[in-house]
Amino acid sequence: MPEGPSIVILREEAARFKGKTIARAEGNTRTLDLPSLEGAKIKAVRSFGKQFLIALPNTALRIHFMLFGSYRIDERKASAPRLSLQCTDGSELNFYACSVRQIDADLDGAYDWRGDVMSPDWDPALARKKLRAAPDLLACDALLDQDIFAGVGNIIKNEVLFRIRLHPLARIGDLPAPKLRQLVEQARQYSFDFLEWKKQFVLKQHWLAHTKSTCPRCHIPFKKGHLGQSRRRSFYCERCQKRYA
DNA sequence: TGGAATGTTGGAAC
DNA sequence: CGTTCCAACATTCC
Repeated sequence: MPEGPSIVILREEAARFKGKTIARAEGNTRTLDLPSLEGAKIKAVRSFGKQFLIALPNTALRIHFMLFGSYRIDERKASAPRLSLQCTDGSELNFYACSVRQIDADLDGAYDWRGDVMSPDWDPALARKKLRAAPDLLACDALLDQDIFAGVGNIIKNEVLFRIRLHPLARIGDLPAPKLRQLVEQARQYSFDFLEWKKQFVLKQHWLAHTKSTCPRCHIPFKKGHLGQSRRRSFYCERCQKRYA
């Protein structure tokens, strides 16, 4: 659910809610004044990185699914929704176990879409510039940095590092320019591969590194560790993923 | 079945 | 006051 491509799928599934009017807003969210949403017309359904955005006339709703969040469209789960938006035509958007926030209605002022790996506005040169400004950052932390690669999560991190043969503990400042360029290119490319595979329900079978125990190139055991500042799981091959140090 | 995980926030501690 | 660390949140799967 949580990584950028999954949010793009949600955005596509929810696109038909644009123009609908909220008849009733319910849920156990404590960060929203639900009655004030009733009568509002959905102006747009957008996404930024791992965030799902619903633009309303005077405000916008930001849904972040964290680790456990989920959603249902025109269906309900057994558990209580964090937020349920029921439209005048009977269709509904239901969100569970997620973080909900109301934000500035001017989404284009609030977000810089050049930093979203899934966005048509993605700017690889800007990402390279941000990376060059952080030479001490480790590759595993760089990919998870939402200010550089909004939408990239831990699965994409592990797969990109394996794909470009880069060690998770490689220091950004040590990377040769072509490797830095490849890191930025593949952060986006893998995210789109992820999107297609997820749509076809074949994402997991394409994982080469994430949760794997053996390197498919070298056939030696993967190293595992909670690396970098993020302490997120890394699966990597000491033989074919280089550190450049 | 207990523990860990596709993640982020906010407050304590230093 | 800035930085870092850690608990909290809450669901599913192995």
